[in-house]
Amino acid sequence: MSKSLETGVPRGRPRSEKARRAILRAAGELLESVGFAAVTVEEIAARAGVSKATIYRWWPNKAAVVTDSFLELTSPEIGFVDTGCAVRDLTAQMRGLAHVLGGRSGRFIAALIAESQTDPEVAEALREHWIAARRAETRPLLRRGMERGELRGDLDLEVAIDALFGPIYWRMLTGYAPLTDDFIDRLTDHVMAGLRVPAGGPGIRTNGE
Amino acid sequence: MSKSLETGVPRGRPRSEKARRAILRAAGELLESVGFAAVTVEEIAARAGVSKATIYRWWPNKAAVVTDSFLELTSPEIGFVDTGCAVRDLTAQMRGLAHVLGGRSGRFIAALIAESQTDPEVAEALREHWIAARRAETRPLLRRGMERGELRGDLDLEVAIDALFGPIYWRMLTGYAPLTDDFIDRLTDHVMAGLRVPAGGPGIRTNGE
Amino acid sequence: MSKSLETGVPRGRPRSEKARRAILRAAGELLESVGFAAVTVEEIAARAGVSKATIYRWWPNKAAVVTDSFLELTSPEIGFVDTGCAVRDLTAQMRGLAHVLGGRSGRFIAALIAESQTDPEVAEALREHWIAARRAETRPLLRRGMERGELRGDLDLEVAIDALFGPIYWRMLTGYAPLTDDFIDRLTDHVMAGLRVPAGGPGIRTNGE
Amino acid sequence: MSKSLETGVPRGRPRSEKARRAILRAAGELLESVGFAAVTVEEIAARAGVSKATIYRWWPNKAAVVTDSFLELTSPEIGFVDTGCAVRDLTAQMRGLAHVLGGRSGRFIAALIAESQTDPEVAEALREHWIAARRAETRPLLRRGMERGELRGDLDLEVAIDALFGPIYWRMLTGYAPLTDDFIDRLTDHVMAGLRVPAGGPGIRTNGE
DNA sequence: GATTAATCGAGACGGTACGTCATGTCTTAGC
DNA sequence: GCTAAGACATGACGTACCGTCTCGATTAATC
Repeated sequence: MSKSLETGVPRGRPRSEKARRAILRAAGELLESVGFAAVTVEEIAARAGVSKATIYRWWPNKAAVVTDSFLELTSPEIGFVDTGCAVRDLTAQMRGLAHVLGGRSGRFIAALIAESQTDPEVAEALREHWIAARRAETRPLLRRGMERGELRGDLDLEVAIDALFGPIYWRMLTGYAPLTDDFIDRLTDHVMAGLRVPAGGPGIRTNGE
Repeated sequence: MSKSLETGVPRGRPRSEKARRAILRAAGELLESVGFAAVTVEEIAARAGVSKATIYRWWPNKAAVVTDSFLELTSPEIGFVDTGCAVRDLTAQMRGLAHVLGGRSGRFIAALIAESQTDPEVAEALREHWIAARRAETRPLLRRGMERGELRGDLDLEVAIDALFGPIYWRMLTGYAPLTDDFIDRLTDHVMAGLRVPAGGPGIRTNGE
Repeated sequence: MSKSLETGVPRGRPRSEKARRAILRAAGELLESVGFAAVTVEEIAARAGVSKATIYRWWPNKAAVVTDSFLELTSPEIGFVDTGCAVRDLTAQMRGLAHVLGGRSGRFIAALIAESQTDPEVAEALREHWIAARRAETRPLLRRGMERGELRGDLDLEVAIDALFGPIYWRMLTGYAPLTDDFIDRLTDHVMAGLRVPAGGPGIRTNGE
Repeated sequence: MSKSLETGVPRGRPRSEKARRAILRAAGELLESVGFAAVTVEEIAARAGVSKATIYRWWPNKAAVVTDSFLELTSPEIGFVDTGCAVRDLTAQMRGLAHVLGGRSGRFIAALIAESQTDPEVAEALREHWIAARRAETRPLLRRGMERGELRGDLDLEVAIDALFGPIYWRMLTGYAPLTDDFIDRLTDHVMAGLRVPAGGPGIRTNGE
């Protein structure tokens, strides 16, 4: 998001890496403590011991700094695991996400999603660096499940990911109900098994309840 | 000191209903065209041919006006239908929502969700007047499906609703992928049937494990 | 210099006379104490207990406020007198000016002259409200002197005024030499010896040296 | 630490005379075209194809560069002439000055006078290099006139110079009236009539007193 | 019909943050 | 040791909204 002139040989005084880091750290702290709307470039500059001009030299506006700050601070978070059971692995991943969203990153992401409704660059950054990354972590699990025969062979991976993770983000954003482990478990259960009475084997449930 | 002493009969010039409507309409138009952050009370007043004081006399701040504007303009519910098939009815409802979210109300709701991340009153209004209303429309469908044996008898209604509708909102908010009818159909299919290979039916797992 | 819409009936909250005066007083104090270049709108606002917006609502920029401040504070200053002797009256007026220029108004006027080199509006205000006013005070004295036969009958009033007062301003601006009473006296003497009808009767010096 | 240790042989890359000239030329052009206040070091550097650091290495601030630029470009003195008539010579000199002040140097000098109200160094440079030089050109003319008996023997040279030239600068600075040749002639006439030994022609005061 | 009281429009007010700009200092690499 | 390039801290600029506040003018219901 920050500028880069790509001019072969760099001329002049090089950009201060120290300042850059101080700015991103300050922006992150502020976002966390007061929320996006209340973050101020003036305050970021003050906290980072940096001039406003330096911030505006490298980022076009507040949203860009804050977004960069987020991307900088949230890289390798939710790991893979392979317990041999896709459902268990997916549940673990979903719990992991719910946990992250419940913590400091949650406020961060909620704020960015909010901002992304107005600012296309934030939206793009969010999609590219957060959403795409998370989805990329889930696809292998689903594929593995399909290969092993745990999951339906005709799955649409993207739709499946939406079905599993969409509800989690939705709850975070609306606060309609809490993001408890119990919720995650029920969600996994419902989506994995399906809401419908299984079409499956004749005789199994044909006789009603 | 209170605006209305509740003495039965109001005295003085009554509130201008015309002004009220003009304000809400102007707020709605603005929100739609420029997004929440860019809406200004000054502009609402100008468009509505109304003074700022009149706005602030009746609403505490920008968010309240815009929220009211939304509530005023989104009474028309997405009706029920009962075709006898719960899945079909739910799909219809989901398609209906997707259609609404794709239109002007979509921008409206997205803006309010964004604002609600910061403003608890907007969050509350949104939950109460939009989210609760939508969920209330879905519950009977699910119950009917359970009673008829189309849907699992042990459904957690709230989780089911999240599973069905959460992904739709999530896509709208992130723009990760479009809200097409095809997506709705696949989503319904995946959630209704479940992602997992059914425990039941013979033949499906012919190769054993 | 400040705005005036001249819209017959005034609407809305009337301009705060108190704020206006506080601004002009603050601007004047500042100009006096730190000089034009160091005057800051921010500081004027702070001193006057007024918001910057209020200043910019009524004046287009710093120069305008300071100029207005000057005009406000320097109206009726150097009086007329008629002692019966034009030379004496003019000398008194010149001493008066020299005295004023040596005091707080001197810094003020020097600053405005400086600013007027760049800002045409300041130049105009200065010409209209200071220079024209001063010249208007001198013309009657010169005319009186002409009528009484103390001064040459073919005087060009404007040139005479320039000849008498130009050197005073010039010394103030360059600081080349001090504005003492002695200087004024010598200046009057030198210039008057020419403005005055020559004492020399015919024959007095006709024969040269 | 001092820039030149005076150790006889200078070490390192010598100062670029080309850069120096380019800077002064650029400064002069800028001052002329936009006025002192609008001149920026940044722009000087850009025009001169020079870095800001180079400017600040050799001049303490903007005023110094501009002043130097002026001094560099205004060496060509306004020569003397001796026609045998002091009045004629002085008039020629005054016309010469008026002409100079009406041209590019006029803007230059006006800008420096303006700046000198705030910056003592500019004031000093102006006095030393411009004002003193001009006065030095006039004194011999006045002395010659006194010796020849054209001018009063008791002249105060400094006051006389102020009386002759002060009005010219004053008109230039205020723009109260134009610096025409006609003005110069009338000014000379008015002031000379007093500086000069009265011709005391017969008939002038025919009516006696 | 006059009085009363709350509304309305207009728009000025103190504040706060914005994003821009110029200053004068500094840091680097290259000549 | 000088140079060009350009990043840096500082601090004022002028703008835009915020939410509050006076005004004089409306507008009904009550007297």
